[in-house]
Amino acid sequence: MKRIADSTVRRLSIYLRFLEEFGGKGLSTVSSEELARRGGTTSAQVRKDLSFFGSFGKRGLGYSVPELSASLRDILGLGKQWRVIIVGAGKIGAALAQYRGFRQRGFLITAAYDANPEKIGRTLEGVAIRDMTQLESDIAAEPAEIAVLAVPTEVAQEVLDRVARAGIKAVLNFAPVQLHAPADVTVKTVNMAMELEGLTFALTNA
Amino acid sequence: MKRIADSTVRRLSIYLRFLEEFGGKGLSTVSSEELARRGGTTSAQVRKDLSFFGSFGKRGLGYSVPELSASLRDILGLGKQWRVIIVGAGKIGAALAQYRGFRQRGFLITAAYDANPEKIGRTLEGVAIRDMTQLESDIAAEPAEIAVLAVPTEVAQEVLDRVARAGIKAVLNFAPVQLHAPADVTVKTVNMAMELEGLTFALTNA
DNA sequence: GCTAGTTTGTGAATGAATTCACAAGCCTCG
DNA sequence: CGAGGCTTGTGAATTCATTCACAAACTAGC
Repeated sequence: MKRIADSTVRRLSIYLRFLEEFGGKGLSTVSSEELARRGGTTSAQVRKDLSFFGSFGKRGLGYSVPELSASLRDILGLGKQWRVIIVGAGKIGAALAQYRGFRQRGFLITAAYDANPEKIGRTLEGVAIRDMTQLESDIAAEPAEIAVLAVPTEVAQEVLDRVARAGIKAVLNFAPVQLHAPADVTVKTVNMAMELEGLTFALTNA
Repeated sequence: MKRIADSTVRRLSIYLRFLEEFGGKGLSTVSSEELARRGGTTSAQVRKDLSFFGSFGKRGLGYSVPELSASLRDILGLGKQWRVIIVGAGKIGAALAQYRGFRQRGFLITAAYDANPEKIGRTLEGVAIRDMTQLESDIAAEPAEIAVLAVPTEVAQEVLDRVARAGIKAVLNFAPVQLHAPADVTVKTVNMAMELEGLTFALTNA
């Protein structure tokens, strides 16, 4: 399969969100122009993005909202339930655990981990907080596909190495640091500090 | 000034983080090769990125860690203190308020807002939570440069419009929705849902 | 069933970002 | 002080992403 750009996948995600909104309003078709306007891009971009995966529209008419929604969910891999573990039960871990979007999109949080003995045994939104030392044996016993890292920057790389060795192939990292992983492990980093600095750069060079 | 790509600014942010780490370890010079390795890019990319802003290295030797740190801080606009308001005192707002990186980098949280009467008057990491209705008058009385939006998706656009009208030119948005702002207002969105879908896409199309 | 009016899908053209490759400059050592 | 060994800074080449532009395909109205 031809390599798909990250930017394309991110836009698909945006389109899907709008399609779901449109579907909720009972609209049955939508044009690339409409999707582009709401998503802050161009209609040609929308059509090009979709064209990588097939032909979903009807010329002269546009796209069927339910059909395109279903196709995008499929392309993005949202058709199945994904099991997620949260590593780090601090404020960020807690905010994530209660985030509704997780469940809505089919993500199931199966476990949370922390190194602090005071937190172990307590629960995070109904999920028991377990001891970090159990990480490997737990994953072996009850696999998960995705690990969310909400740990201090200093230990993020080490924790990534551990979850990768345990067989997890997808990691969402919240530590503001560039992590290095084997080629078969996908890491996405949500780096607030970087975004903030993008803002101060813009403010400074306005 | 020539337009600088977002990707370049994000990398500068990464380089700065490493320089600070290196500085802490007492290292005095660093090569583009070393920065590239740690930042997951190439040495040519590092040099090109820096070249947009000037000439910071010494041929044959590399870059002075303290000098390049200072230059990058300057370029990124981290030389001054920025005042930040947090709109939305839910879990995400709370996680942000306690985030150490804010203060470390010179960001000062001056106020927090919420629409829920139960939260108003309480404090978030030492910052009083105020009523959303005061937003405009507060900003007029005590300006801030940056607004962080940690509000429900449904009201994010409306809140953005309000802070933009109040004169704020930089917004960090945590609602998983594409926002539309006037050209002179910079909006950066941290969209966890999108990153997660990037992961499931990778898992599905591996 | 024909015409007018839309909107898609996609090669080709353009534009942007990254990588290459090498001259120029600096340091060290003998 | 000159030679050897590095590393930067940067045009040129390449790769990647976006935009253009238009034929093909569909609907609706008559």
